[in-house]
Order: sequence, then structure tokens, then C-alpha cells
Amino acid sequence: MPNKITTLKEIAQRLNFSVSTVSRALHNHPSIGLRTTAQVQKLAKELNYEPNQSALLFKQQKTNTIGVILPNLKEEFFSEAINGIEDVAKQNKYSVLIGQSHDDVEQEKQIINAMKNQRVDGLVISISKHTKNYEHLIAVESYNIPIVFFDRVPELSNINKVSSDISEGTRQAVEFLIQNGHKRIGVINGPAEMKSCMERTNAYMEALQKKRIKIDLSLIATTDLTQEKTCQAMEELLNLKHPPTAILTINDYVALDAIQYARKAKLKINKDICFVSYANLPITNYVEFPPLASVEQFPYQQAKKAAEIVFELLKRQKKTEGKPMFKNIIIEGKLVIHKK
Amino acid sequence: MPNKITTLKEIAQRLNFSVSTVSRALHNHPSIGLRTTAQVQKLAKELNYEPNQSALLFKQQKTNTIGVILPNLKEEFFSEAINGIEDVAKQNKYSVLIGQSHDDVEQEKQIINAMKNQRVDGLVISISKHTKNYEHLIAVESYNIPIVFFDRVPELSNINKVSSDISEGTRQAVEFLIQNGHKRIGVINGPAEMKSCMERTNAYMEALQKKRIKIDLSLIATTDLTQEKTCQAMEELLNLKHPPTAILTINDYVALDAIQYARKAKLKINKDICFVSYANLPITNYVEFPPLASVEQFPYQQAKKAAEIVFELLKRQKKTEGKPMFKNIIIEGKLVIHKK
DNA sequence: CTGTTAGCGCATTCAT
DNA sequence: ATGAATGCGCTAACAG
Repeated sequence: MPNKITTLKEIAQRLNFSVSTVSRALHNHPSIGLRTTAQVQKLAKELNYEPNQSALLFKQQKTNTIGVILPNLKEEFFSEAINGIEDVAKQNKYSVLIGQSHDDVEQEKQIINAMKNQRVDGLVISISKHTKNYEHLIAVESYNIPIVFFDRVPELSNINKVSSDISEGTRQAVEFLIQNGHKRIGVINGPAEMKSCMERTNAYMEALQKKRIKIDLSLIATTDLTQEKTCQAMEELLNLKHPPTAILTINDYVALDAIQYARKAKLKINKDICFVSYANLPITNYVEFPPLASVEQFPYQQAKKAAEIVFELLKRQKKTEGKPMFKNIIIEGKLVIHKK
Repeated sequence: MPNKITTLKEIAQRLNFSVSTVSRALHNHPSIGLRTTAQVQKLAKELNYEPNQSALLFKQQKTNTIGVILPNLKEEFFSEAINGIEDVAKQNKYSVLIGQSHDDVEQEKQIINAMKNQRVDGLVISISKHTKNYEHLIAVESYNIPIVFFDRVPELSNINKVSSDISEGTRQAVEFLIQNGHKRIGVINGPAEMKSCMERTNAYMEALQKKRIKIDLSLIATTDLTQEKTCQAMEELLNLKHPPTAILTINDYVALDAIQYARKAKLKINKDICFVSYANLPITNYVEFPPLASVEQFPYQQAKKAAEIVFELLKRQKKTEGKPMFKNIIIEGKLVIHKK
């Protein structure tokens, strides 16, 4: 038999108090008598009273929920990121609503709309790799729902965002390779639209120049992150007259595909050819030839910071405080050299 | 400037109708004049009216949200499962609230409590591997929140659950190995509490008996799924007088750890020793020596089915229909032999 | 110290 | 065909 859900009214009737007295007693309001308070709280406990969230949310015009939209939970980067957001949410007694765009702009729009209608109190989002138009995102803000971008962020200035700058990490990676004797360093980069890809190319070139190594554009290949394109990129690189002896790959999944390709081409990993990658995902623990080193991008920290900004914005909007806030937090990627 | 959120009242005032007329017009209520209806709908569209979900939920005493609790999003099995639930939820215009227990009973309780207070309309859960006591789970049902278990399910009869039976898959796996000439087949199983582990052991023994192969209990090792314990298990197995030539491992992560261990022990994979595993996760695409075959457990389908049952239960409770329903769906694991 | 009242947004029942 | 009134559970302003 369904346990009847206890309401304030229920308690009030049993105790012959008014609903408001009961409400206040439960909140330890100072103006309520000690005895009354004790009585009410005792009965509430007995009846297992829990405030009806829907009613609360309705009344307070907020949902105690933040939405998170990201491309894909299957990527460890993002499932790791979720943990950062969950932790901050938990601290603030918030729930997390998760949506996956699967890198599809239409789905992204739908999810955002759904979340807007659900009246999430705030939004953390890592945009799909094809999102070029940000109207549907900005629209959300005009409904007083703060939105914070992380990792895959739009290139706009009046927004709050947390992203990682991989320039420094890339420089470290290139220098690391040069120190280990490499002169021809290839790159398998992602689609040029992605900001991080520009950063990668630029930092790569800078680092080479600094070390007086000639830049050879044919060493820069691209992939759309599918295995197929990655193999194509590898093919291009390996077929060069002077193929690279080391390759920077945009992320670990691409690195693993590339390494597989190299092995099939009978190259000895870490001997004929070395790999350095970005992300440093746990998955690389399971493979025999992981990349030599990775530029760690700190998904947990990025996401956590983004969530924290959401809550800061929420607090501010309560106080209807002064000027808007636009944080642009950049977390520097750092090269991590794998032991083994 | 924040776009003021449109309410029925707003529309009513502008058009000089009553709130109820507007409400009905928006619902195409037959008793409202055509002109009025058109007028209202037009303005609603212009003002971008969207019903306030919180109010609706409050009024209707439901949240249009189902909760999902699972051990860990980082495991591909579960992030794949989420997709099954999301898809069903989307069809039903429901949102999905996700919580991770991280295989911790206390966290599981907390999350359940939070979800109960949030008044999720239903719950899909895969219990933590240490959960032995199901009171906190059953309690939820008494609040009229249907709960459906999947994959890691309690051994109770009056509940709804979807799980995979790996017996048949295990038999297939053992037969497959026997056909390939193996006579000493080891097992690295999980904690005996887990129902699937019992199934595995039993099916393994049955299959051997059927093929008249003597059972040797020392071939059965266990792990708690950590790399450390898995290596210990491997050590035990490999140190036997007659070590196994093939090993069944409880899941892909364990398989990968075990394979790594075997390689370090200078064994040739697929020659000196073969592996067959459970789950068949994408991760195995990235490793050089994946298991020879896997017993596929269909996370997407399991989770999808579980979500469907939740919605079936929700419909039933609306109709306050007859007897309770207790579904016990079992999806048979099937052996998938990897090409390569 | 406690009770009464109003109101959040909406669907709905009851009047007209 | 339309409006007025009600209530969902709760908090808080106001009134004693």
C-alpha cells in the first residue's frame, strides 16, 4: 500500500496548528515556541515528512537543477567532466540534468529548448563540434538562465567560459620531442574550425621556429576524428619523402588509431615513430603502446570550474547586483610524460 | 535585458480574455470560438509562450522526469545504457536525471533519497556491487515511484527487472574454446555475491561436463575488478602445475588487465593463451590484443527495455488498474567472435 | 508566539 | 462561448 506522502497540512491538522506554524517550526523559526517546535519536528520525523520539491520549486521559481549539455558521454573526457559538475552541484544541493548532443546541432537546439522549458536554473555546455551559430545559446541567457561554456567554447567575448589553452602544452610537447632527437614532427590535427586546433598549429610552429627547425606544412594532416580519416592522415604522413619520426595527435582516440596504423605498417612504436597526444585518458592504460606523453587538459577541473561559475552567477542574480560578469577562465594544458 | 517569460495571465490581459479562456484556447478546447482560439494562439506564438513546467508539474503532481542510478558513467557499458534510457525518455517527453553511486552503498542511498524528494516519476537502477540490503530501494515504491532494475539486479521476485542471462553465452564461449582445442579453461570471475558470477561459474561447469572435461576448481579465480586483484588472479592461474590455455574473464576491463599481465609473462596471446570476455566494449577496438570473443550483454537494449517498463508502470498507475505487474525480462547474452 | 491570507501558474469545475 | 473560482503545497507578509 502506498505510503501516503505527508504534507504540512497533514501535520498541522494532527497537531491542531496552522500550516504556517508548522512550516516555521520545521525551519526553526525563532518566533515559534520551543515546545511547539519540538512537537512539530517530532511528528514530522515520525511521518517521514519531506517537503514537496515540486511545490517548493514552483513557489521559489527555481528548479534546483542545472543542465549539462555535452557532445558525448562515451568519451571519457566528458564522463570525467560530469563528475566535476556533479560534485559542485551536490555541494549546492542541486541536481544535474544531462543531455547529449551527439555533435549534432539540431539535437543541441532541442535539448537546450527542453532545458529552457524545464527551467533549469543554469546551464553548463560544451558545444557540438559543428555549432557555428550561437543564437540558440545566447537566447537562453535572455531568459535569465546563466550559461557557462567549457572546453568547446564559442569565440565570443561577452560570455562565461572555461577552456584549456593547449598552446603551452603543445610547446612543451614539441620541445620534449626535439630534446629526444626528433627533427621531423608531424601533426594530426582536427577540423580547423575548432579553436584548439588553431592553437595547436600555431604553438607547434612557434615551438619549431624557436628551435630553428624548418617548418614543413606537409607534416600537418587533419582528421575529423573518425578512424577512417585518421588512417588517411597517417597514410599521407608516412608516404612523405621524409616521413615524421614523431607525431602529435589531437586526442587519445586518434592517437590509438594512428598507432594501430603505424603498427600495421610495421613501424616500431617509440623506435621508428613516437606519438604524443592530448587528453591523457584512462583508456591509454589498457593499451600496449600508449602515446609517449600527453597534454593533460583537466576535464574534471574545467567542468568543476564551469559549474562553480554557474553558481556564482546564480548568487549574483539573486542580489540583482551590479554589472554583468564575464569570466574567461583558461586552464593551461600541461605535458605529462608517461612512465612505463 | 531579460526576455520576460510569458504566462497565461500576460496573454489574457493583452487580449482582454480570462486566463481560463486562454488556457482552453491553447489546448484547442472545442468550446472556445475559432476566432478567439486563433487570436490567442497567434499571440502566444509571438510572445514565445511556453507553459511553466514547474507549475504544471506541481499541479499534475508529477515531474516528467525519470531518475537513473548506476554505478559509474565511465564504464562504457553504462554510458551505452544511458542512451537506451534517453531514447525512450525522449519519446515520452521525459527528462533523465542521472546519478552515479560509484559502487558505494551510502551514495546510492543518498541519491535515491534525493530523487525521491525530487519526486522523479520513476526510477531505473543498476545497483552498486556491494548492495545487499534492498530496503532503501523498495521504500521508493511505497511512494508510488515505480522502480525497474537492470543489469545488476537484486534477487527478489516481486520486482521489475531486466537483466542478461550469461549462462547461454558462457556455454557458447566454453564450447567455442573447446572446439578450438582448449582443454584447460580458466575463469577470472567477480565477487560471488554478484548473481552473474554464479551464472558464469555454473554455466562454465555445465558446459565442461557436457563435453566430458574434468572440472578443476583451481582453474577458477576471482577478482574484485581492480587491476591489482586481477593480476593476482592471473598469477594464481599461471602458476598452476597445468596452467590454463584459455581464460574467461568477467568483463573487458579485466580482460585487458589480464592480457597485459600475460604479455608481461612473455606469453603469446592467442597462441600460448586465449581470452574470452564479457561485454564487448568499444574500448577493445583500440587494443592490439583484444579478447578472441566476447559474450555481448546488450546494454543499450537492456536499459531501453527497463525504461519502457517504467513507462508501462506509469501508465498503469494512472489507470489505477488491477494487479501489480512484475516483469522479469531476461536478455540472453550471445557470444560474438571478433574478426581480425 | 501563532493564525490568517495571499499568491506562485495552471487546468478545471461550476456558473453564466 | 466565456468568466470566476478553486486548489495543488508551500512560504512569507501581515495581523493580531
